[in-house]
Amino acid sequence: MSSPFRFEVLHTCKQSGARTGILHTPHGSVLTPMFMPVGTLASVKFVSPEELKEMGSQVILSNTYHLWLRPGEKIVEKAGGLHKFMNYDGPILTDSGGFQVFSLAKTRKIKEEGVSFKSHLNGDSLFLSPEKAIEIQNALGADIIMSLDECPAFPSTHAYMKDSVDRTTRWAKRGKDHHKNENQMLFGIVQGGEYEDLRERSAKALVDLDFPGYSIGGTSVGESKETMYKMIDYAIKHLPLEKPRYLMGVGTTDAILEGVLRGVDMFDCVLPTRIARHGTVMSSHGRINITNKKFEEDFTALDHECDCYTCKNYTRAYLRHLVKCNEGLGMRLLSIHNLRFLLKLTEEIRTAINEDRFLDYKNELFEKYDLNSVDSKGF
RNA sequence: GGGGGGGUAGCGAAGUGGCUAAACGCGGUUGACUGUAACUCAAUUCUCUCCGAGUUCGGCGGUUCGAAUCCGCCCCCCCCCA
Repeated sequence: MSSPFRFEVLHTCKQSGARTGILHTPHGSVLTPMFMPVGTLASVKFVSPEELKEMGSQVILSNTYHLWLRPGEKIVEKAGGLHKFMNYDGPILTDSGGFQVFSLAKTRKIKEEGVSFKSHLNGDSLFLSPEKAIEIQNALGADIIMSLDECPAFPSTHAYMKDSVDRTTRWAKRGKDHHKNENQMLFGIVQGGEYEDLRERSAKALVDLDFPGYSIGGTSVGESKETMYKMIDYAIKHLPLEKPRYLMGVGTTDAILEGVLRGVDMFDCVLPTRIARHGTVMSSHGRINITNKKFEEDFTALDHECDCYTCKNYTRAYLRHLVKCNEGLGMRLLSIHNLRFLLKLTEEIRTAINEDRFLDYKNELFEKYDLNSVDSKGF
């Protein structure tokens, strides 16, 4: 009996070397490159699973640390697993909680055995080990799960990063040894910061452990775009072509295009949904803040080139009004738009790759959005 | 008619002689947000400007070196009793 998972590279763009692929999971097959909406607490804020499917979303992310604390993985298990719990029958990916090691850094202590945390909810002392992270994810039941890693701050010294990378590798091995459920695909996470030798060291060590897929972590933590692109280059050239690559936490238009060019298959990011709740719209002409006064009497669609539910039915003036009044519907409609914007982007990327014109497509977008003038911020 | 309370920046509301162009909240404007402690956070919000200057705390007039703060008169609002 072979694994329910299989990744195939479908086409490699003759013009750019970027690739399309298909990843088969027990909950369906998904096309890459793809963008995965983030639903940390088993919910993409303000958007239902049905709506996500309808807009072309293929995989939903959720989070081990957060579900561990609330409602607790046992509850999710009793519910029949994450899919049943959240009423979503498509593929789910859970992050290991490694990012929380970074984002909740004030209250953590990293040791060889694992990470001591203080709960951000009530201050409880918690301990997360690589094995525990796997156990929780086994109970949650996502299709794709992550090794517990350390996501070091940027910048970190070479010496610190080397220790960290080696520990993350040891954690990856421990997690892999502990993982018994073959209906879940466990990824290793490449770290190493901006150091080429450490990215290589990390990637090679993880490849030796033979994971079915590889993540690139430690990006979008304050480094420049150029540095991030180098981090991808340093890592990806040591990863096997036949395995999926997942660039964690990256979700601006320009970075997705650059990542795809470098061979990345999967992206996720809270950015589209978070900035939507705060009034920022990703559009075919760049980011706009819908709360700006200039939209007060703008009765046109958010983005004329968008085919999303929001753009088909609502005006900028109305959306501005909703967001300014703190209406949930406003956050919802902008979230739907921003997600569809990135999902549509990845659809177009796949088409362009399959037609061997990804480079042209990418250049057209960069020109259209004038990304060069705003690349410090990204799109 | 009698008694009481009050009028502070767009709104609400502190402040009761100098450290006050005036706390704080709301509203307004702008910005940030990248494996979500995030319906969050930051800046700005009398006028003109580059430091800086000029007008303010119902109105007018006083006291004082100095007043939103003390005194006098006037205007307006609210509550209670007749």
